Amino acid sequence: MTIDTSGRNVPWSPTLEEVAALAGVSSSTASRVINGSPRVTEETIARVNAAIAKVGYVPNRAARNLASRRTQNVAMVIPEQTAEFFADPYFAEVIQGAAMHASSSDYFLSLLIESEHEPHRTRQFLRRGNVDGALVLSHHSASSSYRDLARTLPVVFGVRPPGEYGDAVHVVDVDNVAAGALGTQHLIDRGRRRIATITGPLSTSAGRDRMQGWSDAIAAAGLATGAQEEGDYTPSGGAAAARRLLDADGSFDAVFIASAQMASGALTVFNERGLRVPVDVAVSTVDNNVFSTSSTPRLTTVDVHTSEKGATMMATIIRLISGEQVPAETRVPIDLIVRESTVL
Amino acid sequence: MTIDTSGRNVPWSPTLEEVAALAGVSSSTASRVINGSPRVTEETIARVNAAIAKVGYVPNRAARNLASRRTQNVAMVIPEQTAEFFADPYFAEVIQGAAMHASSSDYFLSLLIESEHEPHRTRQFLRRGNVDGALVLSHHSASSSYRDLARTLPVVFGVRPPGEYGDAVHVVDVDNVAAGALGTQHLIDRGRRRIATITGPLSTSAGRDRMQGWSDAIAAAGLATGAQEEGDYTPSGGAAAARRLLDADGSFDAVFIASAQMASGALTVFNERGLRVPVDVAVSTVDNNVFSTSSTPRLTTVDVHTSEKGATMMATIIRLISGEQVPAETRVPIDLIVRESTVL
DNA sequence: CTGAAAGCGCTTACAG
DNA sequence: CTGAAAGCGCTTACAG
Repeated sequence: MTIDTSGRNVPWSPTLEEVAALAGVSSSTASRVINGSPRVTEETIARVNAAIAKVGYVPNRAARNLASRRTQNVAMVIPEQTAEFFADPYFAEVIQGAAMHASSSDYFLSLLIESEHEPHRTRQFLRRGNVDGALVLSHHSASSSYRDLARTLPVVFGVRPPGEYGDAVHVVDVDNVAAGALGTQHLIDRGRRRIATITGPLSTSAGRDRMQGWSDAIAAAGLATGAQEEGDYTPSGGAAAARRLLDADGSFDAVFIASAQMASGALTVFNERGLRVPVDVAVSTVDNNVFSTSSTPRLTTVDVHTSEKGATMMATIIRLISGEQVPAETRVPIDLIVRESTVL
Repeated sequence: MTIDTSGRNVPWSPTLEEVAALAGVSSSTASRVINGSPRVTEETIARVNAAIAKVGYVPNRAARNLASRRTQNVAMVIPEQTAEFFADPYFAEVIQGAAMHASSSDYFLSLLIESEHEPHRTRQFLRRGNVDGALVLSHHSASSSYRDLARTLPVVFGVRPPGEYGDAVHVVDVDNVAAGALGTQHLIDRGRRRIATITGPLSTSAGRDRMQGWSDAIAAAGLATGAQEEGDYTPSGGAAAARRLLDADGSFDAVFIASAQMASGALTVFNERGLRVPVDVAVSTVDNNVFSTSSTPRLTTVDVHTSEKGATMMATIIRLISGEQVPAETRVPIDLIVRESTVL
């Protein structure tokens, strides 16, 4: 092995000075070219770029960070609700989208797990200049403590934090009311008239908003409000809610289920009880992932473009870090994908 | 907003010099205390630590990195097979484990997505001193190109890369042969005699090893080799393999399925064909995640402690970076979890 | 055990 | 448009 056992990396890399010498300019000028300063001659730019290409120069990140007082680091803050968090492909997709975008930019995306015992430590870490910005992903109100952080550090939320705030908070999210309405309207369009719902946790804004969309669509169609049961975004939670729905009433011909994971659990219950999907009960849901494509039947769903959401969060924080004006709210588009759970 | 629109973070933070002044020592000595140098008086240590606590000092990472020529950054390299990669909770769990460990250490875990078009760019990036080490997660032979990287940068593999190599390659993984044997032996212990298998992709070592374990256990018990079909770790791939298994023969009373995702697809098929699990067919699998706990029936499985694997990878790379001697191979423990798919 | 000094490799006012 | 110079905040031989 040629790994330096002192523990330091010693990758050979030319320095800015060498590049500058080769190009016949000062390192100040070479630096300007690298950082895209406007006031440099075309010719100088060409000479420096040629030198860079020739020696394969790559700037030293630490030196650059120290001099410029930036870190080129963005943290994705993740709550430590271990199991629940990563069992849901939703979060993995957001992270993936953000990581993809980071890889094509000049930024690093670091994963920061927030300890439940010392959440204060995480915020302190963020405030101490370790990162240029933070992406906050949390369904719960813990994120409210990040509103304060947003006053001293660029922060982008993946979920609208609870409470009051002005333009100081930047959010990237889908319109969950619209998502709920879209999934429900499709059931109405397929001729269903008694439409129940299995909601997400009503302690979350996404849970409440999707339910609102369901209820809005039903009201707009002049139908009677259907039954509702609350789930927790897991398959077993969806199964339990489906059982309660059937035990309480059972006179519905369709269900809008607020997540594909819950829908997969509900399908199991409908199957156990001898209900045919979509003949007896049509099912529409939200999330286009393995749970909606691997179920039997496959699920009609509102695609909320989760990976794109992650990419947009990253793009937004970069703009914020650069000092650009960014709208307080960015909407990720939604689409309906029709499959066998509503149409044979 | 008090965000500096120049784009720079200006978090107030005391400097080392201020800490040193407060403690009545030089910044050299303060630095030694912070870095745990052995040759400092107990009393000096106490004074410096008191000063640190008093002003809430946190070292500037960039300065430290520049001076010490380290980055405190570890990259998790992820292949860009987008959908497939993140649909599998396995990967998310590994990442989570690594991120947890990083958060409790002094290191950052960055996610680096390797572009399919320019994999060379990723390796170049890694070689140029942007990180102190890399964690490579790939089921496929693309990882072979990282064997070269491992000669100049500490690298830990989550899967044994193909080909020949000596101690220059560090791997953290479960013993997949043992995992296959454990899952299969349990079926034998439950009195099953005709045991089929649905394997992972045989292009991967994990796929081949788990199959080997299945075959070893059967041979050791003096039973006849059962039928086998290859899957791709997805539910639909598992379902397709189950269909082929039933169509070809169907005379098995148990199946060892190499992943819980595939098992969930297979259960659907058994159900369609009117086979009762575990009465007609007992099923054991690998991975203790939502796919094994949310299925009907719930799945007996070999827990391969995936999150712990991620944490161990991170711990290992840190030791490697520190210049410690680390065994070429670290085994993650496995356990059998018995559920209703093999026992009523 | 401790300090003065040099240096890590860049960026950025300040002049010109 | 370009260069000389200072400085970012640490670490680390080198002396003592």
